[in-house]
Amino acid sequence: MTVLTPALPKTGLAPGLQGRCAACEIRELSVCSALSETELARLRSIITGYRVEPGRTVIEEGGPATDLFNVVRGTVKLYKLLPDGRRQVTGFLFPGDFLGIALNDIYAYSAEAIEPLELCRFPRKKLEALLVELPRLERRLLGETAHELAAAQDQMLLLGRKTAKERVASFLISLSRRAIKRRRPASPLDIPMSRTDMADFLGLTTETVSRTLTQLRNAKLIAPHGRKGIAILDMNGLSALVDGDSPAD
Amino acid sequence: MTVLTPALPKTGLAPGLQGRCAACEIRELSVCSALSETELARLRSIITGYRVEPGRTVIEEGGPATDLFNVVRGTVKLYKLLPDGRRQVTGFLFPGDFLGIALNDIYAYSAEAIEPLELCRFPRKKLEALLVELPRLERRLLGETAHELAAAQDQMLLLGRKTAKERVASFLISLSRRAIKRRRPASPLDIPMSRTDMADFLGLTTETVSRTLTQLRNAKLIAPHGRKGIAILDMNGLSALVDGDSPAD
DNA sequence: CGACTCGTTGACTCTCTTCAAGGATAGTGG
DNA sequence: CCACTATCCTTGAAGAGAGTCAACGAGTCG
Repeated sequence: MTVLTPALPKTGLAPGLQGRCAACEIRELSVCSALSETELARLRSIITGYRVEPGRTVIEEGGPATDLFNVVRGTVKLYKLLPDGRRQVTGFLFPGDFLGIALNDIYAYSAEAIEPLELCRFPRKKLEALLVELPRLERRLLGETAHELAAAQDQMLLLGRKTAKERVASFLISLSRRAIKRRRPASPLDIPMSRTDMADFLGLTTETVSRTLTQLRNAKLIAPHGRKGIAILDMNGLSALVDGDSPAD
Repeated sequence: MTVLTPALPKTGLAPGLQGRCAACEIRELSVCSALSETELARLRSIITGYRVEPGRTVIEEGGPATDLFNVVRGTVKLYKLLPDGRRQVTGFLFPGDFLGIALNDIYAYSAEAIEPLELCRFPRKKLEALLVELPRLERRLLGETAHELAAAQDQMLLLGRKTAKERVASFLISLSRRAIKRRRPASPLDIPMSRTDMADFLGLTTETVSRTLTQLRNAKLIAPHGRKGIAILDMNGLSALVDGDSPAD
């Protein structure tokens, strides 16, 4: 289990991002969209760039919550562990998403890079001090947290009451929706995470996820697309599986 | 399915609570604790009291998010439904807890009174206007939301990865912790919710909940206490069943 | 090339659900 | 005060959906 990745270069911002929020690709997706140019300048002053290799830990459950992050590039999985190793992935983060909101001064979950990751890092103390000056940022942070809460509640419904097929279908639809948000095509979906990650997110096993995807493929609802991609052939059919309608085996 | 309980008296604050936040029993538990006397006066000006009978709906999923509430007395269950009626209870609220944080202008879940309920109601528009003047209140709201998010993540771990016995034990321990917070005894627990509510919260069936409680009783970990109460005979034993259950509360 | 990881598939198992019935408690009305 | 009913809780037996265990193919990397 890797600790706060001290081995990684905390060097500086990614090239093309160095102190240039104005040119930031995901700016309008992120908390930064709440700010004017001048406010952004204040925020920029406390930001450092951060890169994390796939498989490395960004933050660790139980560790001191020293920083908050904005995902600029790559994918992150958030998860919690039971002592015996059982894992629950509580979410996946994509560019524009916010990471590190903590209750006390302790992170409540771990975060690990799935793809090569670029982050904007905000030292927590400095950011909190800045919040006093930037009420719009604080409001946006509240909105971001409320959004995560809503997603968590949807996931509770999924984990508590949906069948395996409904879970997998819900997941694909959710990925599709988030792709659209990031101005990516809704259909040839990138699936950056492993079957294990998907299973740990959906409360299933890798075998069940695999079998269920096969079912959906046989039902002509989806099709493999390249190495790690999935094409959605019938979005209506997929949605029907989730809306609690009578399932077509 | 009841709508915003128009039949109920929106008359005024409960006796002994009429415009008297200073004497409010749950003040130090609630968002109000973030405020000084003078700030509280501002807040009080927008509050109206609200009472709801058991079984009646306070807010409804998909309905316009016009108000926020503070629970003064009683118990609330929050839940989401699937079209075919499957239900997931996403949480229970006790005195001091906050209700109604919404993302858009739409409630993301329903809330129903389990016990006779007393609420402080804040019109959303007015409260938002007030937030500008009361940054400490906004901060507290953010904290409250982050707290709910942490609880939701714990619940995801429970729903996705814990066994029936672990779920029930976790639930009892959680109830016990929250009782302590409200300065109530940790052991003879009040269980205001039905088996159905517990089951819908834990992602189980009433039968499984019942059987599991019987197991715990046979193992001398718990004992029935009065009509709807449960005494925890062996907290360590219970905790051992769920070791790795994160505190959160 | 051989070792490794990852994903898929098959056969069997098991936990929890489903279906069914009985018991306890409270509220109602005669 | 006592049926009578309705609701909730408990218990039992049988069944199903997902898990476990195991094997194999495909891609990857040293």
